[in-house]
Amino acid sequence: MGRITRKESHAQTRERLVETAHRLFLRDGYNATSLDKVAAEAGFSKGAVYSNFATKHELGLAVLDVLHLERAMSLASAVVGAETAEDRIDAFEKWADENIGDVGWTALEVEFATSNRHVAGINQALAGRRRELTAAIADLIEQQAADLDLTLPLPADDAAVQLLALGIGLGVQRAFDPELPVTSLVDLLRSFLERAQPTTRSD
Amino acid sequence: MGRITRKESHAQTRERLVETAHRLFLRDGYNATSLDKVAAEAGFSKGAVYSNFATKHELGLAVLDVLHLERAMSLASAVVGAETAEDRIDAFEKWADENIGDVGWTALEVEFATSNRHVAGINQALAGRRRELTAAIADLIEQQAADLDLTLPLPADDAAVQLLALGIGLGVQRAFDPELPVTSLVDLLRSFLERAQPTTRSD
DNA sequence: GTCTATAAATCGATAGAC
DNA sequence: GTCTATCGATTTATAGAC
Repeated sequence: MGRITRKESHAQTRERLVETAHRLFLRDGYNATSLDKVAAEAGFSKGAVYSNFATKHELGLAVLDVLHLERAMSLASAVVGAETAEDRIDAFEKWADENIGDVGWTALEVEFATSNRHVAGINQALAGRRRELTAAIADLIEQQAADLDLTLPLPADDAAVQLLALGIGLGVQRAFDPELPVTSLVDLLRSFLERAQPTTRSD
Repeated sequence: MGRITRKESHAQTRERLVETAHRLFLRDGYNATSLDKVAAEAGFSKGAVYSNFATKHELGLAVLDVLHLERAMSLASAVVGAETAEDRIDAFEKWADENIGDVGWTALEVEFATSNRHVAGINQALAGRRRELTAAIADLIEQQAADLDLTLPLPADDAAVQLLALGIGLGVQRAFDPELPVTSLVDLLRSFLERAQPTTRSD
């Protein structure tokens, strides 16, 4: 029972490969990182990679899932603990300043998406992840609006699309021009709040 | 005098190579298109390519310049001829609907930028083009605002950054999920107008 | 200035040993 | 399940003929 089964060992190798690919893809890019480098850096050989992933694209998608989870957790933890709307915006500004462009995950996601946009099957996988991400952001927005008793000037879904697209656009441009500030992301959020109406509640 | 000089012939082949690369890059992507294909499709051999461009990146940058020029001209021609603010927004909506994502030049630009974000020298070239593009959009915004006697709720530079980043973000996502609408681009523009103040002029 | 031929290197993926 | 060895295909870039 206490011993490490074959399945557990397999899962450990897989996790370690994903971690290494995650680091190398962020550092050097997806196209510039070969599976040989990933395997060697993780302490395995290329055969171990193909034992866990059918193609390089599969490994790439697994890394994207990790990135999405990281983002969702860091954003959620950044917003909690703030009371007023201004405090939440400040928290969001701090998160955006530390996360958009600097780390480079936006560039990685976009490099993967655009480089493989004509590869069969990849489109659907990316489209599904995009919708999940947009829905999660919309949920967060609705939750925040309800918490602050505010009625937003536009549907939460539309607000989520705008915020995500603006974040992607900024992250992409900051990947090669870090001087571009991320303040416009906060400006957009603030414009939502300025045009929001207070909600009258029955309780 | 009337004959074709060597310099003119050289310029012709260069132009033809850029045109072909422009088409193939848009169709198949930058990384997936080899210089061999470009040369063959243009009716030349690979030697002609390297006689006109030192590296593949140089050809890529030349194509980006064509894309930028196309965008600027099509957007400018779409906005002229409209009188009221609403007409201009309608014209912009029509332009955005036809240009963002469908053609795929956003995906191409972003693929090139992210794939070569760690290549020495490319960053500066891309950063320069980004600033030129942002400045051109800001000029267009200022011109439109002055024409309509409006004072925008934010500096034209900031508005340009927001519009460009939102357009990039939408174009990237539409490259693999065409169901995503581009209406948020018009929504953002409309929100600028709604918060704009009429300008009192002295003449 | 363009073409042909080839160099030189890399990478994704596979086959068989262990 | 992982490793070693290798295939096969492709690529950028170069060298020399014309």
